Amino acid sequence: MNISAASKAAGLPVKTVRYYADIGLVEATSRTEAGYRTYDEASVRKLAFIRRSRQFGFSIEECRELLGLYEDRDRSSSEVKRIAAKRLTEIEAKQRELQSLHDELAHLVKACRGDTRPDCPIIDYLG
Amino acid sequence: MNISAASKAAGLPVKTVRYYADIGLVEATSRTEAGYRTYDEASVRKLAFIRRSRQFGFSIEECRELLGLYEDRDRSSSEVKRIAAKRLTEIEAKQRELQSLHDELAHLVKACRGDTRPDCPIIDYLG
DNA sequence: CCGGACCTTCCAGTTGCGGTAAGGTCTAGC
DNA sequence: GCTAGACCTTACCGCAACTGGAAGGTCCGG
Repeated sequence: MNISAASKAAGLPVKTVRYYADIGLVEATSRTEAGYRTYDEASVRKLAFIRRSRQFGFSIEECRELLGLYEDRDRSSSEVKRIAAKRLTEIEAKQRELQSLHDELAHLVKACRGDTRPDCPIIDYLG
Repeated sequence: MNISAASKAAGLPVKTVRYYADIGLVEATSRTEAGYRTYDEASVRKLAFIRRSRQFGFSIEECRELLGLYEDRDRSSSEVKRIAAKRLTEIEAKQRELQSLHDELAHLVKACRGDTRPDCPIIDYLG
């Protein structure tokens, strides 16, 4: 499979697949004589694994760890759970942050008349 | 006021104050003969305005617009409201995204025993 | 007059790619 | 056999919004 076939199969842009190879996350299975990257099914599975991990917001380095665990038949699920739980607390922290931003901003937007006059509670709050 | 006094008064790192000057967001009020930036109260107020705007997640370019409106005695509050409402919908979109990520990930983390065995619903889901 | 705490500019690095250029390769059709 | 165009390669720039660090100038207390 050349890189464009692999990228389609994994659901990632070609550029991203090449980038992942460059940083040693998922290397090409081999190269043709002309230097073209080739990918097999196993590599495509790894790429798709990374894609799904990234959708959860795991960083590239976390994806690297997760991929290592994915490939490790002797893994402890506690390792996986630790990484996922960490991400979960990050998400929850972000949710709390967004919630308070949302409440404040929604309040201000609601209080602003939004007409041609300059009076504005949003500006008042920021200034 | 030199830059460190201004940065303390505005609640921003010196580096950031310098950066804002570089990009023409809030320039120093003047320079000493030696080339040191000096800030007056009005500039510090602008810096603090930017700091609070940034806390709401407004981009630098949005902050530039908001600062322009802050400074404009003839502004229409509708302009301010438009920018804030846009940010609000972004926040809401992000909240929905995080909510679904949270629900999925929380479910998986809960289902993972987190012991020394390799069986793991999180890995199963990603793989 | 000296040490240290300021200040200056400029350059590099961060994250995770996307865009684009310059050039090699492969393949279908004539 | 040749050519057009669709691939592929590496390499470098750019993004957002800074942060850190190097090299060098300035200012102030003792």
